[in-house]
Amino acid sequence: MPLFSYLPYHTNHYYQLLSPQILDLFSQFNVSNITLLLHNHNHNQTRRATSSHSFLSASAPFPGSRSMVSFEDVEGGKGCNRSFFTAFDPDENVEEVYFHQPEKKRRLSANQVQFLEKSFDEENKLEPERKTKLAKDLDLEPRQVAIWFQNRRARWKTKQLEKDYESLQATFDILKANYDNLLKEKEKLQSQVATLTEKVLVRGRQGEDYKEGESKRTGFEEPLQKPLIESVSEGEGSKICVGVCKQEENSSAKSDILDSESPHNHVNGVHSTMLELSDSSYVFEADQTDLSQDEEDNLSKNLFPHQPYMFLKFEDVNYSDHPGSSCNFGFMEEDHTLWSSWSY
DNA sequence: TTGTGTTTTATTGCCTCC
DNA sequence: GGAGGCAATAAAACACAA
Repeated sequence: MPLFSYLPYHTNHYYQLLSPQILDLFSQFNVSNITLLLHNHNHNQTRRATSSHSFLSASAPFPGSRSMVSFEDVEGGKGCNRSFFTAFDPDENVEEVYFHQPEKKRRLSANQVQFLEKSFDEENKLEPERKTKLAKDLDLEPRQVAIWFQNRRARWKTKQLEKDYESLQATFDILKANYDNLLKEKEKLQSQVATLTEKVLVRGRQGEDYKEGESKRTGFEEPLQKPLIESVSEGEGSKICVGVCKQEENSSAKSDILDSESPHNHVNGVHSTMLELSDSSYVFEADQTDLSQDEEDNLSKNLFPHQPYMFLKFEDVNYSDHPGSSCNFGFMEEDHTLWSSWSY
């Protein structure tokens, strides 16, 4: 009954084996009852042998039934730190002491690595036939080739994960920048809305005073003829869009203003065409093809102050990407109430 | 030379497939 | 149950600064 039927090929176990405690343990037994079986070869069966001893007779590195450890230095290294252990030859019933040197882990040569890399590039999985051939060509154990491919796949996976992470990070950065820009734009527009609202209220109050004064003076009530909004302060480098909209009599501004999906917008009863002022600005020009002569006359007469038109300026509103699409000039849906407040 | 961090080679345990 | 893959890990080999 073997005390140790298997000790794995692992340097750490060599150290354990050679420790004084282990040797003491040996001395406590009749050495002839100990069969020490170690198998030092880079072979897959080594680890499988943990539960199977069949490999011992079949693939022992030395002839005969003697079980022993080969601590051959693959580098042909000089002897140092020599260590020993005992083994039992069941045939000769002789205990022997072997002096050996732990095998050093050797690195593959540059040529071997280059060859393996090339093979890995072709196919990162290793079929048995290819493994055998590579091992033969490179003078390696098939197990070593398999391990090299396994470790190489692990490295490749790590690199791939890093690449994926960098790619996702770049995408995130772009999206974040876009989001921040939109946020700033929104704040700017909100500020403009506030300014416009304030001006509307002021003009509304002035209009009331004006109407009161006129009715006192003439005895008639006339509609307010001054432009409701003439200008809005322009920031540096801002892009300006001027809208000229005819105020149709008895019409009230609706929230569907400028809602047409065509560049030809029907603005308060007047068909308008968007003229590109710059790459990002448009002006509404009356599309007179749909107008009667009277309407054209009215339009030409009533373009400027004291006529029922509104001049609107919008800053930093870039619709160049969607020139023909529905456009509310920066006002959110809920802001359409503002338009209603401009009718008079 | 030595300490320390990184890379490479190899082991181990677990899992899946046939 | 054997073969092979993978993740985690150990340990040797290597690189490099102090």
